[in-house]
Amino acid sequence: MANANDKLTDPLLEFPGYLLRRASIAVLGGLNQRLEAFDLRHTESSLLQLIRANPGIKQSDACRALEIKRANMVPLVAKLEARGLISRTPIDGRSQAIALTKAGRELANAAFAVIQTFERQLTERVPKHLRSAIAPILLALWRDDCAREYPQEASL
Amino acid sequence: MANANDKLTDPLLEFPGYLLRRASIAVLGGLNQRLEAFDLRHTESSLLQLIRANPGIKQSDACRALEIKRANMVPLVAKLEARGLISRTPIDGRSQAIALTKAGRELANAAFAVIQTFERQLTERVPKHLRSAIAPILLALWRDDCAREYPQEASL
DNA sequence: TATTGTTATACTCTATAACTATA
DNA sequence: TATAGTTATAGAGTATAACAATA
Repeated sequence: MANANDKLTDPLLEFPGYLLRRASIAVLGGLNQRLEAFDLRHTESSLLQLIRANPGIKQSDACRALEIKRANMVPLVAKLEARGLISRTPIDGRSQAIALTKAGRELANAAFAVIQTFERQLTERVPKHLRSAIAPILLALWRDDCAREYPQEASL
Repeated sequence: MANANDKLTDPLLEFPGYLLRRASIAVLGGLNQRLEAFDLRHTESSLLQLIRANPGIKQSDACRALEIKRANMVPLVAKLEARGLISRTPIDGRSQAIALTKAGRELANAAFAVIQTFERQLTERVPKHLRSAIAPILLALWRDDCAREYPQEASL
């Protein structure tokens, strides 16, 4: 049962970007597993949680917050609406306010508890003295990249 | 130009798992941008770098190292072979040894330099005193999850 | 003129099942 | 009997272009 992998040198393990990707895939997998109980994918779940915290949010604002393209938000919202989890109300002629239905609120509340537990366990995997560094590091890797890819516009 | 986003509360930002995902997407995007110069995607690039460090690696061992399913490795290898970047040599009746061609080595070397620069810049985004925590944190988030999803087998 | 929502479409990456051939 | 490579296929997530209606 000896494995030829023993001899492998993996230069990618030196790269934080690669570790970031592998960690993200592993963690997302674990989260999706737990969300199966609600028949939710992590993307659907994140939208539900955003609406839960911001009842009546505009669809376009949800797009910006989650960095999901308008075109991709359409089937996402349609699916949750078809399941009776969210409702849409016209704000004006073009904008829609999204809110949770009663069923959606119950599901989102239950999912939130599961997510909280999951995220707590995630944090606990990291040695205690490093935990306070998790968020600052991830924010630095994320946000600074955004700033580079989306250069500041004069109007902002 | 005031943005309604100002009022948004995003509960997801409290979750390390969500920050991990967003950071990963942003960083992968930046890497893919730089790899466009070589007409490579980050997955193709990671395979090339693995082969570069392990000439003659078996296709199945590459699958394990990169955690890519056998079935998904096939078109990946085929594409790089069609581009003349890698060559395959039968080891026995079923295994294939993969190595870089001359063109593949040149491309992989050039890409490696770009990746190194990218990863260095990535690290530099993180405040100095937190940099030593990057790898330990990401490894803890990644590997411990693996251990849970792939429980230890008796033979290992 | 810029924004919102929408449709259609394509690409990347991943996942599973089933098959052949070999160790 | 387990492994290596393959084929076919499906799904999630993301990307762009184009359009109508509205602010």
